[in-house]
Amino acid sequence: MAAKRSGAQGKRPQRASVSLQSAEPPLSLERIVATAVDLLDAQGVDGLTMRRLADRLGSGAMSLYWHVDNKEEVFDLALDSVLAYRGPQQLVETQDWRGEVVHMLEDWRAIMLRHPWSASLLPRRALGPSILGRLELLSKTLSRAGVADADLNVALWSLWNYVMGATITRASFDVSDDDRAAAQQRLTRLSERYPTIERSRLLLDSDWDGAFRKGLGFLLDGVAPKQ
Amino acid sequence: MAAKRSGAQGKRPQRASVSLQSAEPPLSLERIVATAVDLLDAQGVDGLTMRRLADRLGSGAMSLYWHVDNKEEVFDLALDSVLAYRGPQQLVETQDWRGEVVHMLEDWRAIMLRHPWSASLLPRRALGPSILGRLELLSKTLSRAGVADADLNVALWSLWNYVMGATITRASFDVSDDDRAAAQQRLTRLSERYPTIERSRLLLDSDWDGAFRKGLGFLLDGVAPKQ
DNA sequence: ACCTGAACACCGTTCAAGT
DNA sequence: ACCTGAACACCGTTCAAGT
Repeated sequence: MAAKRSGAQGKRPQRASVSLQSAEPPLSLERIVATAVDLLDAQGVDGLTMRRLADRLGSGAMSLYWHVDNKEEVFDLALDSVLAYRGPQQLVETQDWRGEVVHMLEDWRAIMLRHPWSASLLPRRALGPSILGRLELLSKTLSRAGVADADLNVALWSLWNYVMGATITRASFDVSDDDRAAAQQRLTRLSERYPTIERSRLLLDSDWDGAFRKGLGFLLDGVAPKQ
Repeated sequence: MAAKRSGAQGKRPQRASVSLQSAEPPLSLERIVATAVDLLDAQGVDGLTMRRLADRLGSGAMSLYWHVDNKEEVFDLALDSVLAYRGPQQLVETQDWRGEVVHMLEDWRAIMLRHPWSASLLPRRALGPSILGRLELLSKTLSRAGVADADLNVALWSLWNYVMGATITRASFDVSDDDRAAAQQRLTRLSERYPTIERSRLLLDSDWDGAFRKGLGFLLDGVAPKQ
């Protein structure tokens, strides 16, 4: 009936038998968050359920609520844990601000694509420390590159918008690869109505990485301080 | 207990009494979709429930399933109905391709902001006729402006990404206006960690429309055919 | 301090049945 | 052809209770 779980144990974790090697470590915020990320990676946003999460942790469903206020908080914490920036925290003194910015944004995008649920979650929720850290670093880099204070927010939001849009789109298209082919088929059938995008095979053109870099380049041309 | 419904009738629509003026028109796809849009506008994505939708339509919950396969289809139809393009379908012959593109994209964005649930829904679902029509028109305009076929997809996806990112972000920030102020407050308290974005008051800078237009300008500079 | 089960008020959807 | 209620297998969360 339910989707079969190919994994280890059955429905009821065998906690009654004490001394076997199944002794689960005690619940903790860290374990909860880490397991939530695993579950999200495996099952997507809709797959994360308080009951399922508790199951994976070998605990009762309600035990979670001692560590966490509600499901929203689980999402916030999982998101922030995934977005943590593992690059150099202070800036290396470099002349190549463009290279740095591209690197930061590609890293950000790559991480979100590795956890395809994360991108679409990010805009709806409060900005956690991880993402604020990334924005701060980006902002500092642009500022040092000579972008005027008055232009900083426009630059930052433009880049943010572009990265988020690209990543959300890419992540969803990834999920529905067949759908995409089917859509292009349907499109071909309707080629009198949509001749231009049919001809360019818009829905099948899959050099996402190249397109991302190129569009980002355009944006950086505009953002660059005019000397 | 439940959120109070300030509207007209109570829980059970009075369909037993026949000849009163409450005679609901029969169910139809159009009525279902239109009511779904209303409900989404009023309550957001999570507010759309098959049961609530049926309630608004004065029908039993299961009646919907004769007209519609499942809830997903309701989302698809509501989205496509909202995104319908009401501008001139064939191109006016004009020299000002930039103006046309800006107009199309601002119209697209404005419509999504008028239905704040729509933007975040769009990337996940199959592209319906409305959005394909918009892409076709945009593509045709760029093509006529002289963008080479080989560059068309990159241009289209760059613009798409930017518009989607900007609109999704804007729509979510709109919802949580207080949260945003709270976030900026929290940020001020942490100003040693995030000095740059604190100083620029990134989270409070609300000239969204101006920022959108400016970033779009950057992108169009890059997309423009080099003569 | 930490964990639990029963219970409540919801969901989407199947199915067999009504007109 | 169109609509319905009962029922199933789920949800998130409250609460009173256990250790």
